[in-house]
Amino acid sequence: MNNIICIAGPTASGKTALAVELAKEYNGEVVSCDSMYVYKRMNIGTAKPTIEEMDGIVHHMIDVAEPWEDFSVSKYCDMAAPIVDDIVARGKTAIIAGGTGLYMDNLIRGGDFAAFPATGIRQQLEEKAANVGFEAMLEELRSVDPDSAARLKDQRRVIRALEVYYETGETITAHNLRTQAIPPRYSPLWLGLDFSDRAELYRRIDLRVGIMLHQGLVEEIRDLLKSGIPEKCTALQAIGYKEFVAALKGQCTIEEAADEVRKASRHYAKRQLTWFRRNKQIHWLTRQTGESAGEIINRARQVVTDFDN
RNA sequence: GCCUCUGUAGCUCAGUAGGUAGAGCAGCGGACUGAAAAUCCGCGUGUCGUUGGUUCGAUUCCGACCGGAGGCA
Repeated sequence: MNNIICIAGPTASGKTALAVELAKEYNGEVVSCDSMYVYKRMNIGTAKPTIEEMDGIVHHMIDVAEPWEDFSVSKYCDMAAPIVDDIVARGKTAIIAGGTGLYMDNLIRGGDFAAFPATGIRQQLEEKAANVGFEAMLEELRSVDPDSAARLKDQRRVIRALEVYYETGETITAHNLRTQAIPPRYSPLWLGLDFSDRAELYRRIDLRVGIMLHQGLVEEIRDLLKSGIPEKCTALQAIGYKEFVAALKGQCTIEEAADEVRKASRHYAKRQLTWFRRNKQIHWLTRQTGESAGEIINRARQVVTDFDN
């Protein structure tokens, strides 16, 4: 029996339900791998599983940060890896489920991240970028790390690459090569959820947004703002939050915001699929039109069984 | 019934002083290693409403017809 199972897939594809079913079947605990489930008091808009949905299964990495905190991949891995180790040590199955590909890949791969000391270099680079512009920053990177300069095309990553170099003396290219050479820390069974008809996924997303509103998403956001959370913090950049924050400020109507949320969620689902498609270890459970959730769970069981033999 | 405007990509619309057309959004593909629900890159053929006419050539000009909007009666 493989003791670690990863469940990947886009938003609204049914990861939560599948994780719980497999946990029941294989004596498992769920380790959430979702960059927004970590925040407390953000429940409706993140579609965080409810107590009922968890159905008695232990879930980890949910509600582990305050919404105003700066969370990150490395924090996630630092917290989640010991939990996975512990689950396995207790003879149970760790079911890592979620849609944040960056977090999931790094949790599985292990290895460290380039240093990120609070020396203020990042801030300096950001200020500089605001003054001299993207091209100049790219030129600066080109002079120290031509490989990443040729590869990167957005400012955020160019700044990060420069930061790593100035902080550590090692280029991010060298760092990546070095860390990718070490063998992954886990060898999970990978499952992926997708739909043969993309439109069906989008319909589920649309439906889910409507349900969120019905459940009181706007109230949830109002409470978050009332508690003094700065509206530009990372947590409130989440889809389903930033749009309604704008509506609450009178910049658009609730209906317009809801349309934006549906649109942003579709785009997001697409990006998730792009990320996960690259992972050739994933056993895709592609749901055909008319196929039920139960049938997908049966197919997942089959994959797990085949994998063990 | 008459008059005016209008019909171009899935949607909203540009445009061609006649040489078969292009933006935004949607959609699709991709990147990604300490913000990732973030950030960034790439992809535009469609009976130019239908049908006659003029023309070497019509989506473009003219007529008729069929939709749509408004106005007058």
